[in-house]
Amino acid sequence: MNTRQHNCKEELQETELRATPARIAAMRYFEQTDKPADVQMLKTYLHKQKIKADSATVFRIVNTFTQKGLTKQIQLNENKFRYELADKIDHHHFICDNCGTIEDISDCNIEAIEKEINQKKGLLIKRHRLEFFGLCKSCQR
Amino acid sequence: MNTRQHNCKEELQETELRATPARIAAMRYFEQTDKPADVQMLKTYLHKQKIKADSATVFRIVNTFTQKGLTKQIQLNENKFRYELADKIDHHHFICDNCGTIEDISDCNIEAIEKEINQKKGLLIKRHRLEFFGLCKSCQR
DNA sequence: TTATAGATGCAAGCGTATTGCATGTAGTAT
DNA sequence: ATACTACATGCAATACGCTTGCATCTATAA
Ligand SMILES: [Mn+2]
Ligand SMILES: [Mn+2]
Ligand SMILES: [Zn+2]
Ligand SMILES: [Zn+2]
Repeated sequence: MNTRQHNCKEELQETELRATPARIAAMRYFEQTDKPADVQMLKTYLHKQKIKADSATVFRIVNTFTQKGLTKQIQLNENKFRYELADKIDHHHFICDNCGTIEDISDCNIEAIEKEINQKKGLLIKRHRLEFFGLCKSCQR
Repeated sequence: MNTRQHNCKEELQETELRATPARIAAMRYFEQTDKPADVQMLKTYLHKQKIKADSATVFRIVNTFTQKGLTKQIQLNENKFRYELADKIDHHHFICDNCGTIEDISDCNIEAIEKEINQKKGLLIKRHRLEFFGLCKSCQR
């Protein structure tokens, strides 16, 4: 058992979730990448790790993780959800129209905008979602 | 034929789309509200207008409208798409966690953020999506 | 009025996501 | 180490959003 896996197991136990092979591997997947994964991607990864999890199980895993606050569910203009670790600092995504690559975007000062909206309209803003679309560096050539 | 309907018909003809009853009524729907509609809502509205359009037809209508630039497709963290008029000035949405009401949000200075991202990361940003979630004025009580 | 490109209805089908139930297993008590 | 039990999983059925093929219908223009 490597360190990373050990960390994953601990993290699961802290949330009162049983550390099953599929869940441990799923956690490891999320910790190894900054690309939000959909259920199919996660299932494929598990399969490569010799863990044959049913799609229903993978859906249950991401729903449970999200409900426990381990991951968060995001939407990138597709008819499916993606998931990524929730413990990252608040950030957004850039998606390339051409190659589909996803890049994290941090340090957007949305709080200022939210404060302004609250003052103008009286809305209590708790969360936001912001995505950018366009061409990545290599696809601009 | 009232003025509004007449406008809708003209708008359709300008885009080389045939002005069928379902399309005219759909245009009228979009012009009468600022709440983004999903296919089911649109279908229900048409039905109330004595126009019984099949779901497939409504899906085709919103796809065609969007393709012709009359409407735009948006996603509000649901596993379905919504549609609204495209000719409004660029704006975003606030969705109440409690009652689901949707409010338009304008005058967000995202361009400044986009310019900063372009300079820092070299990404060419063409569009963005921004939604806020929280509690509307009446649900805060 | 007729001809025809295009729109619709219907049914089949696809992909994502959920759920009920029987079985399997992680965590715990013995 | 063993047995127990609550929880997790596999499997199949199901729901739902959305698309598509094809026959039929119709808005538009000749
Ligand atoms: Mn990310
Ligand atoms: Mn709007
Ligand atoms: Zn690219
Ligand atoms: Zn509300």
